Amino acid sequence: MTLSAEDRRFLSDYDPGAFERPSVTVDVVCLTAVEGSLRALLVKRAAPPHKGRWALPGTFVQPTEGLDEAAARALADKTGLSGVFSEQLYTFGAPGRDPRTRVISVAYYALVSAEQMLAASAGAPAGRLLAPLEVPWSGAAGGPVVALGLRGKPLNLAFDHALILGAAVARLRGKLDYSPVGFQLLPERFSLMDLQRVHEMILGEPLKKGAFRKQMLTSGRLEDTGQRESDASHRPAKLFRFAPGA
Amino acid sequence: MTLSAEDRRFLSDYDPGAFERPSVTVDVVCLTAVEGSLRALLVKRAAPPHKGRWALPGTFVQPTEGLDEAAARALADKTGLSGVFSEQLYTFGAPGRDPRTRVISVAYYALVSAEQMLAASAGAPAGRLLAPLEVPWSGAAGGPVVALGLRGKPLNLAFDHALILGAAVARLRGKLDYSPVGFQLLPERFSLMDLQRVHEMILGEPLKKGAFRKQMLTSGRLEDTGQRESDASHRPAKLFRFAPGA
DNA sequence: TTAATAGTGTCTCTGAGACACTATGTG
DNA sequence: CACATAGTGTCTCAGAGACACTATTAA
Repeated sequence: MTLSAEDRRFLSDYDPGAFERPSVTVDVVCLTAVEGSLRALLVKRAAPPHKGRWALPGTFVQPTEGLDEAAARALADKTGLSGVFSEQLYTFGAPGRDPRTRVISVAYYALVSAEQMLAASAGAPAGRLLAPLEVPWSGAAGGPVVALGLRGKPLNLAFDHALILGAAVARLRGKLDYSPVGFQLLPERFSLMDLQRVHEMILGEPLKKGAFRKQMLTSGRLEDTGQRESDASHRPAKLFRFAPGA
Repeated sequence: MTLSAEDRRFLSDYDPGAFERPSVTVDVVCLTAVEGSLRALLVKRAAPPHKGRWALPGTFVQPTEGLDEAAARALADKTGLSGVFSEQLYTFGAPGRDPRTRVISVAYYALVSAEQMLAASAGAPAGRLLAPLEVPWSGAAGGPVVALGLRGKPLNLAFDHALILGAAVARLRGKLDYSPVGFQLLPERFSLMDLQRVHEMILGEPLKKGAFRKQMLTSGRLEDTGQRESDASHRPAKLFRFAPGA
């Protein structure tokens, strides 16, 4: 972007502190599919406000980094994971959503396979939780989502984070059938049943086997690896791979 | 959201100026459909940076207002319009997108009928333009969009605003067939041909009449008003209304 | 009558869904 | 063999699309 001589003169006098400015954070909804349920990574707040409550991992945006970059950093700080699928979700900026001061949060969501997630949690310090989600609405209606604690008890999340979780689930449901988001929650090789279970977790409803297989196989997004399951006590399933060409 | 005693103690000592904070603006893509083309409202920048260039109407977010509210205010300031359909689009925050300082912009798009737009432009001061858009990609691929000036010359927009326009067009195309966005660009009563022309402008490609009519009439989103066109030199078309029930 | 656009009817073809069937591994 | 899950074949039905036809106004 070229600047005029006038622009340069103006900039040399510009005082960025002249207007009151909000704080800007990114918050990341890191989703994974484990043990039959869709789960989100939460961290226990170690400092006020809402100290001790569960919240989405997040961070303040640094002056020299982009938003995507800040989201990746927030995720890496909590999990060590990088190169993960991640996308901007929505920006939450209601005055009063943070009791400290005006905080505008650019929310992201990230999709991680169970393997990656478990590896990252290996020597996990306390204060992190993979909370199963309970979605009290169907379709892409939207609204807050309930995260469950260790004994299945609903958690009272910090800030408006239940709403951000809801936006992530709604987005995921919306993108499921025209975009390859489902594969992001699976390891490189997977069976069609694995894929179906992931879709069912996301949508929160059972799907018909025949129809699902036909859809997936004709979508052109699957590539047969030639391999099969090895540890089954029944007919082993073919293993597929996501075909990036489509 | 309840606060603990510890939170209250913490907040009384909190210094919001301790971290460097970006500026936050909203920019609004105000779209309308006039004379066969999809157009966006642009304003001529009266001050540096990029003084004299065309840009999207925008404003800094005030400490006490929500983001939606700020977007509505930015639009009202430039057009006098209120109560217009408007939705958050995407947040643009690349460092360096504004030469002044770090500026994060929450982009919105708004849809306005030609009538509303022309009424608002009635005693329009100079420095505003309804620029036709030229979309150099098909489908929802995305990328920058070219806005055309008075003699059809491509404009060199300020900041990353060509990219924001592109995001708005991509979103609109994506939502067109599962959401009532098309109606927002039309007056209260309209013919099916009017609606088809709007869809064609948005998609940038011609549609088949038969299929389009069937789709719309079976969608349940149209209500027959019982009225017909009055000023046509041929068979007058039925006038429909958007049925909010669906 | 013609011109011009509104609006309809019909045909075909594809794709979704239901559902029952066959295949192939383990114990 | 039984059992469990993988994977296929077939039928029906609804909807998309192509396209030609009829309808209704003004001039």
